[in-house]
Amino acid sequence: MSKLLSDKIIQVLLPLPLVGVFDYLADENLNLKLGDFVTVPLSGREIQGVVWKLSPGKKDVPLTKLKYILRKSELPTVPSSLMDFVQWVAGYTLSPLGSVLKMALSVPRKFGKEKKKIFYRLSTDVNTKLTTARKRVINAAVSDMPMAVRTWAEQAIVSEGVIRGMIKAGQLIPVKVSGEESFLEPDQEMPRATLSDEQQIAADHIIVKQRLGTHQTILLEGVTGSGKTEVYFEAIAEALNDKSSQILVLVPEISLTAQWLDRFKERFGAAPVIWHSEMTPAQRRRTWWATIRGEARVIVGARSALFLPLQNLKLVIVDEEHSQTFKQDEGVMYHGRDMAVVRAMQAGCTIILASATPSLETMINAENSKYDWLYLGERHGSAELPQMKSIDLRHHKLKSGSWISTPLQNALTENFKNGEQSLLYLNRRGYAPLTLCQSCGHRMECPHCSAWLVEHHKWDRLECHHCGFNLRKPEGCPQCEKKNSLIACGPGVERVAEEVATLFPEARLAVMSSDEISSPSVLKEVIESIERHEIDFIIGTQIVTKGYHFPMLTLVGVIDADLGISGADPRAAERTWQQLEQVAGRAGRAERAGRVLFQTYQPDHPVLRALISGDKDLFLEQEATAREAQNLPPYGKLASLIISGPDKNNVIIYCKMLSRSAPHYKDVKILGPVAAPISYLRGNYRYRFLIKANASVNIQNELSQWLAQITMKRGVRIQVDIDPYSFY
DNA sequence: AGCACGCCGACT
DNA sequence: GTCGGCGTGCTC
Repeated sequence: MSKLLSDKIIQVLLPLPLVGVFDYLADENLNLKLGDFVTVPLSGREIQGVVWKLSPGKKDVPLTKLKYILRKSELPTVPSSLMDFVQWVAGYTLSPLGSVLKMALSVPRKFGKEKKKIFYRLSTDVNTKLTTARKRVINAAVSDMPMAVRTWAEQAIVSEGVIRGMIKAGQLIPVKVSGEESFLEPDQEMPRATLSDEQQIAADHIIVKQRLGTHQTILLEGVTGSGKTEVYFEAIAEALNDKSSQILVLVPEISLTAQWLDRFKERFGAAPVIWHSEMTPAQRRRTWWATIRGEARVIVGARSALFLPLQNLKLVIVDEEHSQTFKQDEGVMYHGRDMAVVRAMQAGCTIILASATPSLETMINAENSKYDWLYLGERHGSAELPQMKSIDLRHHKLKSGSWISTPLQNALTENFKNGEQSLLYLNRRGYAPLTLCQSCGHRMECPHCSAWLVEHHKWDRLECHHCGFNLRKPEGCPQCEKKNSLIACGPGVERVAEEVATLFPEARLAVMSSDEISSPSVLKEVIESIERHEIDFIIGTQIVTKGYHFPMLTLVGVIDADLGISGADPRAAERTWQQLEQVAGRAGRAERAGRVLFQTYQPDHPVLRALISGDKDLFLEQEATAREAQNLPPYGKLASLIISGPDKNNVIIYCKMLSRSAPHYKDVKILGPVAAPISYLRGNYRYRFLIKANASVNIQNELSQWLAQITMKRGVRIQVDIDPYSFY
């Protein structure tokens, strides 16, 4: 092919971790538009990309290098709002544009053409006498939605033969459907639960705001059990009134939201469309198509759902907005909540941030009137907020090998006698966090990380929680070879469960940790058995802080309220407070009053004082003051630079190089390099810089200028994390 | 991310 | 003498 003057040079973005956008020649006849999917040659292979600009890029690529776009795909074009969003996220996180695009395309790459399928819907006149099997099929119908033969058979629990018979008899009418089976439409007119006055006022306020049709952020703060969900369901109902609207709900972990999905179904008569990274390719395809065609009305998903090709976004909800799981700290390191605000801003729609324990960032934005602030202070129905108390472990000393103090034990006994449920919270998986040789003091450590190996009785192994390395617990000490000298130090949930089992041999226990809860179905089972009151004691990690509702749960015991309160993380205190407040909120959610006991060595710590007095405002004020004084987020900006590699010397040399070329900007402080708290991880040595800047500084600009001067070095990796949330 | 090019160990 | 290990570098 000769390169004709009539051929245009355009930019195609490829879903690869390449920094730039590539120029290609385009045949005029292709009639390319922005956002078109195209197939292009790239170093001998063919690859799908997206038409990003209809003009050549800045860098003048020699004409000889340019290749032709091979073909245009039949896929619908990428909505321009998604292109804008991808561009924005790449710029903000300093990630290669192609890496961000990849998140948006993880699905359609292998789409090819939509397959035409024949589905069947119920005929309007099937009044003739029917067999029982055929009646079941009629009853399985969901309005007049067409379904595949197999789906009909599954829904009605009949054989496919029955279905085929009905097709023959004209009772089922064939419908040509392009591509995937559609989703049920949620119905906003369904009867809904009556809202309390407080809820109604909040819902009305949101709806008024929605009707303005402009972008705004609303913080919906409500104590645990106050019914935030019902309030934002009303906002969803309002948005659904626009028949082409789409609504995005972000949740921290979709696999843990079965109860939420049930409530949604009850309110809207249909399940929402779900999106998360563990779905099968077929499920993803179905959701992606339903989204780009605008058929998916309400999409509930993990943070990655932000990158779905939404056509007409009218409302965004971020549930549990304080949750740190919204921050991705690998690859493109973005914060789902913050990016959700951007997505809503670009779409010009309302976004609701909901939480019982909002993040300080959000609180301050609300205080400064950047966000609207709605507050629900009453628990729904007759439930009252639980009584909270500290148990000072300096006075109530723990016996060796025991983690439950006498006052807590007494409370558990009393509760058990009353036939009520108790929850013990310890955010630590496994049996014991440290295994130590009594004889020589050797600690069992991970060979690939600077971290202790955690003993897990369940698997009968010692495991590294950072890289997954594990081994059988050795008979003797690997260092001094003394037999039976290895002892478990400290508690994990398994060990606390063991102690409870010893104290209450006749009680029924459930351990809730990611080790036990291997799948949503297991979780559902456990939750249901708790609801049926087949469990007396729940011993759980973080998992139990999610919004479960157990009416018979009246006592929460926190085994170690001090855990995670200190450390390099500027948000440590805030996070501890949020977790403890959330776990405390599990107590007494129905008629029965709840109480919460915190075991602690520092009952005067602001976090505990805030929990017990219930004066979280004072605590957050103190936190805010401290952050402001240190110019930490949200007052100042923070970024972290992790330099890592398998050769410690190379890493250090590289760090020195970076240090030498570090710019001396006004209002920017570069701290480091220092060995990262986990200085060795998965076989890599790690050093860290922290960049602190005033709020007015464009930290991305300054960072990229700095890093542009440095040539990459083999075997050394450099990761930029804007607004870091993890500090290991 | 692929894939090719490119220099050093165990095999037909 | 070759096959092949994955280190480094490029892709419009």
